[in-house]
Amino acid sequence: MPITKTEEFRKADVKLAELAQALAHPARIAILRTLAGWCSPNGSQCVCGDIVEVLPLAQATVSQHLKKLKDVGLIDGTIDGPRSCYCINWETLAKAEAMFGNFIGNLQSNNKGTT
Amino acid sequence: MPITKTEEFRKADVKLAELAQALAHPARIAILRTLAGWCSPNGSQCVCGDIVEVLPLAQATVSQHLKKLKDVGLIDGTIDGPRSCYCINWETLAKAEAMFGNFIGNLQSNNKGTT
DNA sequence: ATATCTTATCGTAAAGATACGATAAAGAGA
DNA sequence: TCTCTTTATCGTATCTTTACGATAAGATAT
Repeated sequence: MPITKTEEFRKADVKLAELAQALAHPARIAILRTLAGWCSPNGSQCVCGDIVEVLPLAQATVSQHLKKLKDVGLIDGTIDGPRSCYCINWETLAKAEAMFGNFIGNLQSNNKGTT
Repeated sequence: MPITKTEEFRKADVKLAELAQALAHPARIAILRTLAGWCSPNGSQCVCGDIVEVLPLAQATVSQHLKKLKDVGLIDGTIDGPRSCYCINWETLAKAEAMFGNFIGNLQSNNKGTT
């Protein structure tokens, strides 16, 4: 028995749901906030294992959360010697904001439009 | 062993994650879209079991999805005789949009602000 | 080469999510 | 009253998520 029937839904709906899923854990929200206050235009290094220190989670768990954010493209990762540095992908983030905003906007205008 | 340590995160982060979780399934996205195009200012009845006909899911499953949306306050339900009618809670939806927008906006301004 | 540090991945355990059939409860209609 | 309709809930199966310890892989330093 199938657990999710994503094939039967609109592509845009699936995409939006995937994005929402990526944000559906406080740790990942916190990771994004941490990265935003860290890796910056001035060239200061992106965080790597420092994220682990900020979160109340084990290193392995944080690594999993980072992977999930990376999989949807919300963050990028680069290797710097023995450590990994992560940065927010501002482009994807802006796209996510637009998607979400458009979705709600359409809900509202569709509603007003009904006769 | 704990599955989620939500107690250890910021309240706002947990709240945003809960909202995202509610949107993290294409069926629930589709439900919101359906409701928006249906229950309207002109007094036309909100949808009830018609949602089941729109979705590729069994009645019991749709009921579960509706419950999840209701639990976070994104929709309201009223009983009309033998059937249940659901409507979007526009207030909560607007709040959700604001929360999400503020979150991303803060990420961006925090980033610019770093020296 | 050896030891050390950092991080991703593996293995595992438990809770949650998703899906459905069956059933119960409650109103409407015969 | 009895039946039919409608929907929520129960029971159940299965996949996913979350979490952690242990380990592997890669770079650096001694």
